[in-house]
Amino acid sequence: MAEKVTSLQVAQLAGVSQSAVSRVFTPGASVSKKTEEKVRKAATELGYRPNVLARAMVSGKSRIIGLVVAYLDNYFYPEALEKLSNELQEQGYHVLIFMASRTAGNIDDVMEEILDYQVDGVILASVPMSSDIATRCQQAGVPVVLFNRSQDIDGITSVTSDNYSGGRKVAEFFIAAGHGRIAYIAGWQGASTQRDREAGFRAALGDAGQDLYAYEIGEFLTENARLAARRMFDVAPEDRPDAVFVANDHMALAVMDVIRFELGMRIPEDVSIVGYDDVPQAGWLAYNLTTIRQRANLMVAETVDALLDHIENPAVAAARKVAIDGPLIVRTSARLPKGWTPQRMKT
Amino acid sequence: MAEKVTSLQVAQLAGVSQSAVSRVFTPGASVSKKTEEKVRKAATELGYRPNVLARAMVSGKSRIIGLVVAYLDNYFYPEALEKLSNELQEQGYHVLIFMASRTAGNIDDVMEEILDYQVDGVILASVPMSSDIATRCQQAGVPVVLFNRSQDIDGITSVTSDNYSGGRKVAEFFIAAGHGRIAYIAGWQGASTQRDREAGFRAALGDAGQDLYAYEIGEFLTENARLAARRMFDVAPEDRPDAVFVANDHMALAVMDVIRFELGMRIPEDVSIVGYDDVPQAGWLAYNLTTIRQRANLMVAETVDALLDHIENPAVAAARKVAIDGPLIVRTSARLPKGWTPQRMKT
DNA sequence: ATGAAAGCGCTAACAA
DNA sequence: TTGTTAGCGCTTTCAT
Repeated sequence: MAEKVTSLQVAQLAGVSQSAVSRVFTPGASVSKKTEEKVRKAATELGYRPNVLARAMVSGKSRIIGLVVAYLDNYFYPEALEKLSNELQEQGYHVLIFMASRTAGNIDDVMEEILDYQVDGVILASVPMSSDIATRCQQAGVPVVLFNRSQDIDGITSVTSDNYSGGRKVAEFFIAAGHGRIAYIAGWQGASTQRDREAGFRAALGDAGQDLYAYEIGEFLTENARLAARRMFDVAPEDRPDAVFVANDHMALAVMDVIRFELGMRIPEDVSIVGYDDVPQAGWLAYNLTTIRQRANLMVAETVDALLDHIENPAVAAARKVAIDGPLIVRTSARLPKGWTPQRMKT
Repeated sequence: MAEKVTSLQVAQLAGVSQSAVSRVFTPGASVSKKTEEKVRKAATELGYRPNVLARAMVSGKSRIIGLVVAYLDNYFYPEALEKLSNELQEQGYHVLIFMASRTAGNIDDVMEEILDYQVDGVILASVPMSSDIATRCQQAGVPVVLFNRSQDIDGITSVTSDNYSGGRKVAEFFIAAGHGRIAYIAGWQGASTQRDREAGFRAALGDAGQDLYAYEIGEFLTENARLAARRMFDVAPEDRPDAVFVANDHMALAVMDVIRFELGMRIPEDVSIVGYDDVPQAGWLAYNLTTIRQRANLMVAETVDALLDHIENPAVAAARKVAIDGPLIVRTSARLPKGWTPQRMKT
């Protein structure tokens, strides 16, 4: 079991000062070719690598990003997490992960723990903003960006899809297809994503002179989505909605199960279903769910870009509110307006 | 933006020495009630929290666990990741995550980076062991445990499900149901999970006097699984397999899509499909996949337990090879043997 | 029980 | 370009 090897040991072996070793491992420091050579040789011989923690202490930069994630069971998040982690790794940062889920206690405690690690920045992915954690970070001087959540408070950077516009698109699509009993199954009311999707949806419905035909709340939880669907369809067959916008795919897939396998209805012949996110499962042929795509790649890129901007230019960097437009991916879970054809399916 | 507050500042405000402050925040140190009170008061007033990194430097314990994960698109992993992270958080550790995916370069580089953070331990989740990373950690004196992978090398702790026994169960189930043309779609050959599942499956088939009727390789990738399925069924209808064991659910679900929607065959009337893992999607009614359950909770508990054991008793702790038996979850994607009934489905 | 002092492994002035 | 020196914020002897 090799013992921990320090820069001092390398220095001694190489016959130089300890700071010379430090310089060799500091990009852009001034070292002569000769010294560099000697040091590198000694370093590899001993298997030396700089201690990131020690470096962090003195430099004040840990190159650690705290990532707080609420749910991993909505399949949008594993995808996003993977991309975030990869992108940050490429930039020389690493991700310290914090689950803000059920088991973990108070989110505020989690935040304190994060800050204890002297993270250079924090990404909050779909974290309920009940108590304003983000503000707490700002106070500590740690840059934050909200991923897939927005906040009315100014001065906080957030990256989302354009949920309002997405909601509108779904309503317009339903109306173009001639639907007349259009319903909505909502996500968790505390989420800006939920509120914006609903607002856009209702607005476009209103523009067409329609009103919401039925409304239930699923809270972004599959089980509650099932219950919501059962309540919504527990009426005489002719009084059932003929089109339902479900606030995310995660719920929409569960709703499709209820409709097809419990109620024995056909999709889209009896009822059209549209979701939101375009998670991989939405493209699975047994569901083939029409949905609004959240462009995860773009969202991640914007998130990382904004965060690094704040880290590197603490004074200058202005808060951004990014909302990325996403296309309606037309599959077969919703009736097509005249003249539309399903887009090529991801195989 | 509150500046960083140090133990020294707290000490001054409280009128005690800096070490007194340290003691207050060190569980089990000897401090008088009075001092503790004064210190805590000053600390909350200033919003002081100990700097974990500084503590790590002097104590040599970072309370960081490096977690290397390969795929997050196999839904077994997000689940496991969430549980691992939660459990470790409860034990006062935090997870530094490393994606060993396609984009990230060499895994060995990733390992070096991990060790640079002076992690107290490492969990390798489904990481290809091509170059023996685990050994590399051992050398550095960092405890490792392999999650959902095993290694023949002694002295390395691993936690898996009992893949061999799982493979056997599937074969026995097919045979009990009277299948006579039994096929297998394999995962990535470098994975011990794949090899063990196949070995158990073949062995039980052999015990019943049968041989594998068809064999293709899907490498644990959905796209390759689809190709494998197409190749496997590209024969005269009467020559097609009547039962297929697919090495994990992730692939099995894709295979079901090919069989039902491309080939127009019925499941389980024309062909039985069984998977492995019991990911959440396997229970979705549009698939309702019969599968071997990996007991994620148990696997995680064992993993954390073993890792902490190694961390806390570096000398004593013996390497463990844990293989957790998992039940066959009988749903409707495979023909039932006489007298069997489907188990209650997770709703 | 408490304070003083040493030092974890490193970077960053400052001299030379 | 290089070495010397002073810390980063904390824990931990060692005295008292």
